[in-house]
This record gives sequence, structure tokens and C-alpha cells, in this order.
Amino acid sequence: MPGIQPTPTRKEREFQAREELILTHARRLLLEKGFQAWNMEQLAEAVEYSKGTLYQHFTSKEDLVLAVATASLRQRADLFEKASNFKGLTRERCRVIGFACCEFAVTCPEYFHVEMMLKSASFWEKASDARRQAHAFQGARCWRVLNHIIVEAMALGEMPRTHFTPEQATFALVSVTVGSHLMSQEPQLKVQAGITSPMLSVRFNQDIVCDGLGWKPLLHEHDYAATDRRIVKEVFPNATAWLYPDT
Amino acid sequence: MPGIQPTPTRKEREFQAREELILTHARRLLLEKGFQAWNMEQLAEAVEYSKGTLYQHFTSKEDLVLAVATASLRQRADLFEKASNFKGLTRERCRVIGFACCEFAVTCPEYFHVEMMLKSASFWEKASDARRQAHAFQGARCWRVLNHIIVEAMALGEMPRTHFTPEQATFALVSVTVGSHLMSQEPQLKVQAGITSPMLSVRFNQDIVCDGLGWKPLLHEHDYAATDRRIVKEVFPNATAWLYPDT
DNA sequence: GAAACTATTTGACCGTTGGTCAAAATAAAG
DNA sequence: CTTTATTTTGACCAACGGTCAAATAGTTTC
Repeated sequence: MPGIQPTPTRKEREFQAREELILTHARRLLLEKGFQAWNMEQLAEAVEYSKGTLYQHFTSKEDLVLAVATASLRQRADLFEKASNFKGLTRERCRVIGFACCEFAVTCPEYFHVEMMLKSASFWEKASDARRQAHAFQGARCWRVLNHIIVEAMALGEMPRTHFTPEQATFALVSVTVGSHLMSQEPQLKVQAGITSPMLSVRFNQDIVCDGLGWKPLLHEHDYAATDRRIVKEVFPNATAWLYPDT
Repeated sequence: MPGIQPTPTRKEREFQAREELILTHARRLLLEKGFQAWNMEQLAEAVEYSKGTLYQHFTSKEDLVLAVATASLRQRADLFEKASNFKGLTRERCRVIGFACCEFAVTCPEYFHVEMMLKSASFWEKASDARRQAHAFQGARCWRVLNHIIVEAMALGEMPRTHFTPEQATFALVSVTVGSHLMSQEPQLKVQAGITSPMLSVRFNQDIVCDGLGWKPLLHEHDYAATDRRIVKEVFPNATAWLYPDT
């Protein structure tokens, strides 16, 4: 919750603009080549500054990549919050979050590539504390949105509250979402599972978990196709691009 | 399905023994330090050979790590096949697989660390083709065991077969399992979700998905605590170590 | 048992890359 | 214009993955 910012000087604004330039190019390189297949020299060339200047913004290559990840994560949190404004049943609102996940995966395809590295302890050691906290903050925003919906679902009696806590339910949905995204990128599994549209698989698995949680109305008790049409129309008009597997 | 092997000479046996020695130490280093924080020189020192000798076994550091991962994956496939021999309802047998997952996570804790890297394209490029195929083979073994149980469940009418294919159901279970393992290692999420025992969370989420798939008998329709006791007794006597969160 | 030959092991060496810092360039102040 | 403060630069360093000619160990021949 940022208060009144001290007026940024021209220098500060230039610094900020350059940081975003760096992040943009780093993001592109991450997407095109992954983490290893480019170096700081190449990035410096791309942004038309020298290597030393890069290190005025970031303490290490890992710190830089974490900043890219956090910028993406902020977009996800923004999408989540936008999604949560949808008017409807709690399970319908959860469904909008599912759409947000897919929109995010399409908008920030480099994120899942980076997310892998975020699990490695050595990665975090090399990142600065400020960036670590920024990442945690955006992560918490995403968690909070989904958790709120589930708390509300329980309060309204749309989800049973006797078998598990709201946090357990949130965790289940987060897990299945991340796992589905990861697995649907695995070429071998895609063939074995006969996956044609990764996004469809992710949302299918989310539905399974929601049903498993007893989140009313269950999949076959409601016309979710109608809900989906409303979601596309009201919240994610661009979703048609990824909603149906390209023919 | 290995046929009659040509008799290995003494040299071949020594070569094999050394390879296992290398893998053992590499596995330990991976667990203790991750991927980055050790180098081939250190590994060479640990196994008391020189760096050049390591490169007679593996084409690159990545190739070596992939070999470690595949060795672990073989253990998982072994556990899965052992688990699938359990006599009982299909959902009970799926539950044994869930135990196998946890047993594996405890036995091969370095695997999830490595699995992250396996998603990176640049990683696979540096590994040899033979190791790639070996890894795919062990992965397919794991998939097949679970898939067979689900096919059988549908054939017996213990799982509905109208809403999805056996492969979709298998994919959902695989996704939630991997996702849960990953997420339950995230320190921030552990706090937010209030996770005390990662293994318990994984199995809980698997239960949710099984229920969501309509896999009879559902969680509340059957005394799965009794099943669990049988599983521990008959298949995983060591499971008590991780089954309950340590006090 | 020595010599000749083969197979294996070794570690000095190379190229690349993340990261540093003194010097150069630029901007600001006097 | 001169001096001072700030920013940018790229040569440089150390670390690491990977290579290969030389050394060592092992085997065969006479």
C-alpha cells in the first residue's frame, strides 16, 4: 500500500526507465534462450549499455532474473485481483481465477521457465534481500485472492468446512495448477496423456479439485459453459486466443 | 526387459562400479549443495579420481545429473510396481501409489531438486541421447503403472468413464502430486498454508483429486485408515517415519 | 623378466562467463 | 572555463566446464 511517494527527480525517473528496459530485454532472452544460453555481455549489448551499468541495478544475474519473475508475478496478482471482482457464485469466481492463470501463462510464458530456478536454494542466496521480499509480496497477493474466495465459499456454505481448512483447500488448488502447468509442458507427458491444449488440461484439473473439495455447484450441477461465456465477455475478452486449441 | 546379457568382463564390472561410485557422490553433492555450488573438480576429489576420468563416463555435468535423476526415477518406478501388487480395490491400490510417492520423496530427496532443471531445454541439449532415452523409459514405467490402475478402475465401474479418458485422469493425479511436492517445499507457502507435514499434504491433495474424479469408494464412504494400516504393514513398513509429522 | 605395446588416467591448459573497479566520460557546480 | 561530483565503461580477474597430450598402469610377447 504505497503512500505519497517523494517526487522522483529526472535522474530517478531515467534510472527507473532504464531498469525497465533491462528487464524487458532480459525477459525476452529468458524466453528465447532460457537462463544459461545468454550472458550479461549480450544483455548489455542489447540494451546498449555496458556490463558495469547492469550491475548498478542488480547484484547478480540471479537477482536480475528474480526481478523479471517478480514483475511477471505482479501481473499475475493484478489478473487475480481483476478476476476476483467478478459477480457470481464463489465457485464461478474461482473459475475466473482459473482463466486468469491461463491468461497469465500465455502473457508471461517465461515465468514457468524461471519458476523452476526459484526452487533452488543457491538461487535465492545470490539474489538481494529487497528482491526476495518483493517476490514474496506479489506471491502473497495471489495467495490472498484465492484464499479469500474459499473462506467466503465456506462462510456461505458452498464448500464444506468440516474436512479441511480454507488454507488446505487453497493449497490444493495452487498445487494442482502449478503441477498441471509444469506437466503439460513436458513433451513426453503431453504425448502419453494426449494433451492437445495445455490450458484446457490445467482448467480441467482445477475442476477436478474443486469437485473433490465439494465446492457447490459441482461440475455437472451447473451450466459452466454459460459462466465461461460470461467470463470471456466480461473479464478476459482475449481469452478466445488460448481457450480453444488452435485448429 | 533385458535379455541374456553378454558376460561382463572384470574391466566392465569395475567401470560399472566406478560409475555407481560417481553417481552416489554426485547425488550427495546435489542434495547438500544443489547444482551450482559444486564443481567437477570437487566431485573428482570426492571419488578420488581425476576430472578427465569423470568425462569418460559422462559427456557433461548435465549428463551426469541426468544420470542421477534417472537412477532415482528407476527407484520410483520400482516402488510403483511394488505398490501395484497390493490386493484391494482400485482406489486402494492408487492409495498405495500415493504411499510410494512419499516413500520416494523421502528416499530420494534430491530428485525434486533436479526435476526442476529437467524442464529447461538447454539442460537436455547438453545431455547424451542414451541418458535421455533411459530417463524417458523410467518415466514411462511410472506412468504405465498408474494408468493401468485407472483403466482397470474404469473397467470395473469404480470410476466414471463418461467425462474423461483414463489418460486425463492419470494426468490429473500426476499433476497434483508433482505440484504438491513442489509447493510443499516452498517455505513461504508452507507458512501460508500451515503445512506441518509435506507428505500429509501431498496425500491429502491426491485424495481430493480422486474424489473429484469420482473414484469409488469416495473418501467418506470407506475406512481408509484401515487401508492405510494394511499398506504400512504389507508394503511400506518404514512409512511410519514420514507418515506422521514428527513431534 | 625385460621389452614392446595397449589401455587408462591424469592434470595442465583453454575458452567462456559472472562479477569488479580504476580510469574515462559526462554532468553539475562554482 | 575550471573544478568537483557522478556515472559509465571495458579491461581485468577468478572460477568452472570441458579437452587432450603426456604419463602411468596394465598386458602381451619373446
